[in-house]
Amino acid sequence: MSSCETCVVRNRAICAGLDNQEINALNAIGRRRNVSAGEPLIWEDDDSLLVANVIEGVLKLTTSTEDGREQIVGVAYPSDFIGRPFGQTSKASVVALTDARVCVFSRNDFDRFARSHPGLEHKLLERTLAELDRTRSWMMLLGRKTAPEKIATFLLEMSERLAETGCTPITRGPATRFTLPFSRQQVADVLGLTIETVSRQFTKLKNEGVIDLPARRDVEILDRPSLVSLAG
Amino acid sequence: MSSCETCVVRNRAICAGLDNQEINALNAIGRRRNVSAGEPLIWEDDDSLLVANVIEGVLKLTTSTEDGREQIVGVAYPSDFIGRPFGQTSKASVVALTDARVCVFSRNDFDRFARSHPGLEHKLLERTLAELDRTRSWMMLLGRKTAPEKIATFLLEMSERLAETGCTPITRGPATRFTLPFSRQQVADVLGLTIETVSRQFTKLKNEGVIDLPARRDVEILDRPSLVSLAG
DNA sequence: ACGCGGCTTTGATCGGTGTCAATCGATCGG
DNA sequence: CCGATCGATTGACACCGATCAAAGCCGCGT
Repeated sequence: MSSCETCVVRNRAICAGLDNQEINALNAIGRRRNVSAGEPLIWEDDDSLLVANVIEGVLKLTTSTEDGREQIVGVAYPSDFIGRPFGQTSKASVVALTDARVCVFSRNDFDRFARSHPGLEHKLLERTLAELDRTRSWMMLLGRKTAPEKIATFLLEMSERLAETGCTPITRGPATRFTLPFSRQQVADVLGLTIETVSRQFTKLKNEGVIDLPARRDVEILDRPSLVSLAG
Repeated sequence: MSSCETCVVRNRAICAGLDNQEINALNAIGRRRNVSAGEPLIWEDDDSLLVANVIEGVLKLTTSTEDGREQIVGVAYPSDFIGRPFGQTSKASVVALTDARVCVFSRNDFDRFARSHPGLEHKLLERTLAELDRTRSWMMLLGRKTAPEKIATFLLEMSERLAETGCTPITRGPATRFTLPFSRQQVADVLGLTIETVSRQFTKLKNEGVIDLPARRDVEILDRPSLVSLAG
């Protein structure tokens, strides 16, 4: 298998600040890989051997307790980075939620490349800081919000993220209608709830006319202001 | 006020990878500042004007809802970074828990300096990645753990962090006796619980002989294995 | 010593969310 | 078309942790 030219080229975000020579060098160490929905890419506590850049699709980052409780600690969309550069082990499992295409690097190769290309490291730093901000605001949700607030916040977040990452046809502004890349159980794992509570809150919002649920994973936002005020 | 030489010199972590000339240059743009317990350093949603390096003391990073619920989303110990480089606004408030000394940089100065010193940016990246890992494992706690599990995890974390950051006299291995830099309410804000639940769980552990509580904020771990198994 | 105020502990009760179980509904293969 | 299967919904109930309220403890200033 040859190097994956389109991997890098398609992801402008990661390339900004790199010149052509650098892009070619990065190409040389990355390989494209397809991952189908449900397939794992990295296991929790594995030696951190892989780093990857998402080209297409959505993946979940999870941690679990021994007795099987799961928490989704992050969601990776196109152009996001996954894996743990400069670390010994990965603290989270990565599993594809939808069919996905990623550009995979061996961690050693990537680390070496990054250290000698400050432009790439800077980009990576900015992304990591932004991800940390998002993660922290999610802590607020997990620790202090009620189930209705969690659901409303989640729906608003999804309508923004799916639009801006090109996972829905509309690209300007938040989407009003979109397909969730999550099952009900996975929504529960994102919000720290049970599947039953998620289901009840969804149907409650539907009955109140705030949203519509045309299909299992489809959501249409009918009354965004209500949702915003419910989100708290 | 002159530049704060000791700010940088004392923090070996941030200096690794910088040569003397760079350290002097960084000195020139930073100022030492004392913050007393309870005093805020950065306000949530402020324009992100400050970046700082903790020299001594412990600070909390918090986000709040409009109706006053608070969640502590991070804790900064000596040598940790606070503030948001390369970002427009700070998403969290920073308030000192104990009297603290920090080395403050204007964000613009710091950003400019960092961009031209890859060694510093690399260090910052490693720290941010480590912080992201810690934050994610805290999400697991907030979303999926019960009150007893939260308390046990918290006590174990404190015994490790306070030892390794030099906030307790013992420096090798986790501390068995330490002074919390938190009030009961603040412990509740870290764990996503109420003050009453925290108090009840503490006294329960005391009655079971797992810990002792010699003073308001002092904890002695009597039976670490129990605590580990309770943490789940 | 005394009383005051803040933080903490303890008690009684309530409600939200989890748990367990049954039903429903859509998709798929025969 | 029909049953099998998997995910989602709905219902009944229990329990954990929140809420409200009172008392305790400790440090502090007078």
